[in-house]
Amino acid sequence: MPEIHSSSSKPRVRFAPSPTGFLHVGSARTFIFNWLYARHNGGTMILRIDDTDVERNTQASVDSIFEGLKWLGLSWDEVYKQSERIEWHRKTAWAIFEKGLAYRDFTPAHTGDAEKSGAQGTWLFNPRAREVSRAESDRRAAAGESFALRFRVPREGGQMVRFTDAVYGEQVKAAADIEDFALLRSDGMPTYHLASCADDADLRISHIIRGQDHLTNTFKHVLIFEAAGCTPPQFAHLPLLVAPDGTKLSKRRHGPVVSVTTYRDAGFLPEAFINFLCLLGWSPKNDRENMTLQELTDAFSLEGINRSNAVVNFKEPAATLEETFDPKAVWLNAEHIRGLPVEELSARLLPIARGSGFNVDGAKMLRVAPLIRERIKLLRDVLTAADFFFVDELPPYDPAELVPQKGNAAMASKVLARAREVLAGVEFKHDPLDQALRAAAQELGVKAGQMFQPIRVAVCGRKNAPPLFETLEVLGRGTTLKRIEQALHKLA
RNA sequence: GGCGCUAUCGUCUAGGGGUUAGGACGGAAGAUUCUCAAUCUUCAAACACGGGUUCGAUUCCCGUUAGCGCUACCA
Repeated sequence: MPEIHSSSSKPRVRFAPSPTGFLHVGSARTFIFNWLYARHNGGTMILRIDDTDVERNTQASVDSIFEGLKWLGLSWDEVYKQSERIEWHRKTAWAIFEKGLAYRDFTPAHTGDAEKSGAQGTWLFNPRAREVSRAESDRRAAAGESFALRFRVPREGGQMVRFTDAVYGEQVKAAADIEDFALLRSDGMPTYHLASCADDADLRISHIIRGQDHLTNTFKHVLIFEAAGCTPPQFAHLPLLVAPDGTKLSKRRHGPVVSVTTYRDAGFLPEAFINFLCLLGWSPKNDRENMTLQELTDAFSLEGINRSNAVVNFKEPAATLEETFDPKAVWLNAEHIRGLPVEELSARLLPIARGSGFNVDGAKMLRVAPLIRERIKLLRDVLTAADFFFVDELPPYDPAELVPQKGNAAMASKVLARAREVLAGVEFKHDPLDQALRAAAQELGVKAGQMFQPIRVAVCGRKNAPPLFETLEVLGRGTTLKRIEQALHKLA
């Protein structure tokens, strides 16, 4: 007899999003933790679309979830859709009913959000519905009366429901405090609780790793597993991700920051984004922060998961793209960018620059990438950090920028005029440029900085730019001379 | 309201009966430098509150407070 949940067997975990919106960062983290657990232990990662709520599910949402997961680049081994497994859910529900552990409730469904306030309107069970005899229940059902199927939660004898959570420890709750929750709706569709448990059992899920918002639901799930004659899987609940104001992240309140695609579009590297999310609610406990996927996989364990909610520290009214995100996420992204080989960075930058209308090819980007690698935090920064490499004509800039520190317009003109002569003859390589320009500065009696600044502004159109000689090398003699000429005109 | 969970610098966190309570981001200052970055150094910054237990609690227990979650024929 093979033991299904023997400790030696490989874990089977699942990520079960419900397609009612885009892929949320919280969901993404849940997916990542499941994935890490599966890969760390050589287990199986299952993707299950929990689409039993026909009212709210949309194909657009399914598409956007796949889009987000695709960007993350983490694979899964099996996929299921709950809407294709409804017969199994019903079968499970009726088996529970046949054991006397569920009953038909003929009370009409609550119309709307009367109980939204939460304060009152709660009921644990309805004795009138619960105590209808089986014979009468069968008769009314046969007569076509509609009903929901409810779980008959044991309320006598002070029975306790318990389970051990890998993160939150021993959990105990009085069965009497659990309401008679629904298994089947009056339209015959399974509820989340039923469908989820029936599938977890059937798919032989060994570990359920999900958000802490399900911690108290787990008591109901334990009841279902037991009623269905199954051993409940292991549970591990994750602390929630919250906004700076402490409230749960939501699209309505917090906008696009909660969508995975926002990070993608802003120029996050998926590996950096994953790294960031892992550090929210989990710690390797050795002060490591900048980690590769492999390092995360090796280090991951359920023991490292925290119990308190983590704040995603973004600014509510963000002035810049960068401010939209948690500073740590941005820093981590910059770290990952710096760690990328130039070829790879270049390949990731190219489509962004081209997509924005710049005329660049791979060869050019390969030369530009090392110059901006330490100066960009988001891939999109290539547009503002390297634009002058890609355009024919520099956008207009203030000629006053050409004036060096402790200098004046006359000095700028003098420097530029001399640079034009020097650069016409020197070889466009770092060392010769360095030597020639420094010699020119000495000749002119100006400091090196006073020599370089006017040239930098002339060729880049701004003061802040990559190192001058490397920049000139990439720009080439033609462009350099042309831009110096234009600068001289501005000064005149 | 009921039930449950949580509480270390602004944020993410390490730690744990006796520590100068550690790291990181962000902030400040400095070094370096052709600007900007990167890099390096330094600084400021925390155990929610009240009771216990104990020779000694930030750590263990209880309570308070606060936050969050669940309390749907949503998931």
